[in-house]
Amino acid sequence: MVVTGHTSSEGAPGEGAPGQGTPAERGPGGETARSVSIRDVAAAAGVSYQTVSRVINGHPSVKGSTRDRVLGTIAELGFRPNRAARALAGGTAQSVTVLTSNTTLYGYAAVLEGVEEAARTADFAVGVRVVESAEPDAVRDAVARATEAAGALIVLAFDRAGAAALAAVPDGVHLVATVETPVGEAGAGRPWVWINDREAAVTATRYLLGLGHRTVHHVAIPSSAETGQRLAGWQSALAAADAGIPPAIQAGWDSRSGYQAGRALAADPAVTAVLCGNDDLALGVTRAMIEAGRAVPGDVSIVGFDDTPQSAYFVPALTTVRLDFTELGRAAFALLHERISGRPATVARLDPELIIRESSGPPPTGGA
Amino acid sequence: MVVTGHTSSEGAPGEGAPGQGTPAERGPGGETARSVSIRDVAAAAGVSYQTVSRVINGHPSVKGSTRDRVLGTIAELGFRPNRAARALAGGTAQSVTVLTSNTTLYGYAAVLEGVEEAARTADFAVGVRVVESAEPDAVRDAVARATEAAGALIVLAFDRAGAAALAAVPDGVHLVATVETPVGEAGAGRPWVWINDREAAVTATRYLLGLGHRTVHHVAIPSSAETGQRLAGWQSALAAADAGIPPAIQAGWDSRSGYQAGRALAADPAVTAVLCGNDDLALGVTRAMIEAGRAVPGDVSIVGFDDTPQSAYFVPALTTVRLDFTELGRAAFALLHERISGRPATVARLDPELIIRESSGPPPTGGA
DNA sequence: GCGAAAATTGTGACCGGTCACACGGCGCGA
DNA sequence: TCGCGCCGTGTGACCGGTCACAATTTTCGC
Repeated sequence: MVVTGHTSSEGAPGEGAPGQGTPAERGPGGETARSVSIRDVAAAAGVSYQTVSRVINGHPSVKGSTRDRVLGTIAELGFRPNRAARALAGGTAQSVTVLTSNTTLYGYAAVLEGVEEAARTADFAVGVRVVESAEPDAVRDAVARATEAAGALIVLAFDRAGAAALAAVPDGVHLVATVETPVGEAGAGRPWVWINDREAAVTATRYLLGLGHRTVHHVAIPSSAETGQRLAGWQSALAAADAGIPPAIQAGWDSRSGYQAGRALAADPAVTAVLCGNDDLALGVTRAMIEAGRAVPGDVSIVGFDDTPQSAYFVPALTTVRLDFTELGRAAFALLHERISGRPATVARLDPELIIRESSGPPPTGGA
Repeated sequence: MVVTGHTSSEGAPGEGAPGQGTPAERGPGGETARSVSIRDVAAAAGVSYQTVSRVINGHPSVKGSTRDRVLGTIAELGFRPNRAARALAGGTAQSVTVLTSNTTLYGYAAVLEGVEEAARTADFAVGVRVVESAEPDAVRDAVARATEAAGALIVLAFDRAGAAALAAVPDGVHLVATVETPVGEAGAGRPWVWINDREAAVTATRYLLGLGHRTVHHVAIPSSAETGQRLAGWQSALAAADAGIPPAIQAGWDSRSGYQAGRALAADPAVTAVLCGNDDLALGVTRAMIEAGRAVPGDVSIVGFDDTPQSAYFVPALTTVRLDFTELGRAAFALLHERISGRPATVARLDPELIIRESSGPPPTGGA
């Protein structure tokens, strides 16, 4: 029943055992061997190091027989090119690091997944660095580390910490940001990629209004700015429909925070529809409503945001707005790659989509 | 309503604007400046490059006045040390890459979070590389890329792809694995870190049996071996209690897969208790049960695994086994760091904990 | 069979740091 | 006053690749 850190017994098979052909000298104490370099390979294959370099880079002007011989030697010696050396000499690092305030929340994790996937197919290494907070020290440090680690940066600027980090990135660094809204000051003058959260919120709000609800309440996630885009969209849709605009409840990201908001909302019988800033919040709100004896969607309709993989299996299944964060990540990388390599990329367009499931419906007939 | 890749207008503020003091020459076309090196700083501060190196590394034998002058110049020129050069010259890369088959599933994401956190405080850069499958080509490629990118590796070997990757890591690479079970062949002879899933499964199964259930069914997640440790624990607890051992249902990781398994289970009235390989599966199973008209926990008790942040807010709230994956990630890094730096680390011990909530209870009285 | 173009291969310098070692100046005991 | 050790600093080589260019084959037309 424990997490155990355990070093398998010293001298165990496979650990520090002399490799079959690694040439570099080991210290007498059995230290780790120095890794095989192209010069080692060259010597063993009887060619120059440049030829080895050509072979590993697939350069065309190498005779077939030579190539085969070198390739054989490479396999035999277990040669692996050193990325640091390559980056240093070649100038181009072939790596991105993702700068974010979080790696586990659905949206962030999905963007990261998309970036990794795209980066992998482009043969880029990907790094991750989290910015713990929006405090200047934390931000400065994070940006410094991230920029020294890689040639390029993708900053997830959905929240305060991310936006602060984005603003702190020095010029001359290859950079793409994923932002809430392109007009924010943090994103000024820098290439970005986004999902139109605002429009998505408008759509969701209109949908609820169309169902007959007098108004829609909102439980908001933290944002990168004073008012988030989801909140702004909700407000504007309400205004456009001449519906009352109740105060938004500012929450965090997680279900616990949604639950607390939900308890407050459940106490108010006028609440018949709630738009939540994400699906986790929606889960918490739903639970609070049900605990308070208010049926979902019978008494209260609840709509989420993001369409996490779980939300279709909630009870009731959650009506939500699907946002393709993974694709957003891919797009961010594509844009970055384009700026680094000059090769233009096509960035997919994709629309948020309202997924209507069980948690929403018309307001109660006798209700508000 | 679109994801938009957009390069803010050329010549926009902040993009390629001449830095106030970057010395390196720009091409006439306004290309990006070469970055500032220690030699640039040295020249500007009137010292040798070695002195600059000493300053940035906090070497003690530098006169205070010199240090201040150099530090001033560094700030003025916006110098950032180049990690690649440092790794190349110093031998030690100060970076880990996490090799995993997935980055978004709760367990994996949490381990990654823990690794990142620990690595960050140790001033290590962290990379991520996913292994798409257990196929030899994919594995070989992933391992090759991962090892060339960094000096050290943490392999998440919970599943087939991860275990295959672990087995494929060449000797001489700093490595720690997170494994399902330390006796597996993949982990042989390599340092590892683990959570005792087996015991946790025993505990959960015993708990259900103790509630009065005749037996417990199991919906299994994919595993790194023939039979996973969670499954093995479940089996052994059943055997120890002389309960019948129904065939386990092999599922995937996600709620959809749990839902399918749940439908099958719901059709069998003898099923009164289900232990699920993770919380997502449990969510799907629960939904399937409820759809089939079987109350949870009235007719069927459901227990999950992992304690994801959402599971407390499910309806009904999920009984589950809490596993601290984040701590596991921290432990993995600590162990790795110890092996790299020689400095011994203390690895926390922590126990899986059964969290009893609403989804489990005694079997129906009139039932099986 | 010969010269030139094309195909291959090799050489030297360099990327931006670090290491090992050398060097000048100073305080101090003999 | 001299020699020694220490402090602070500078010099040269090197890490493992890449680039630009030179040198060496081949290939081929005539």
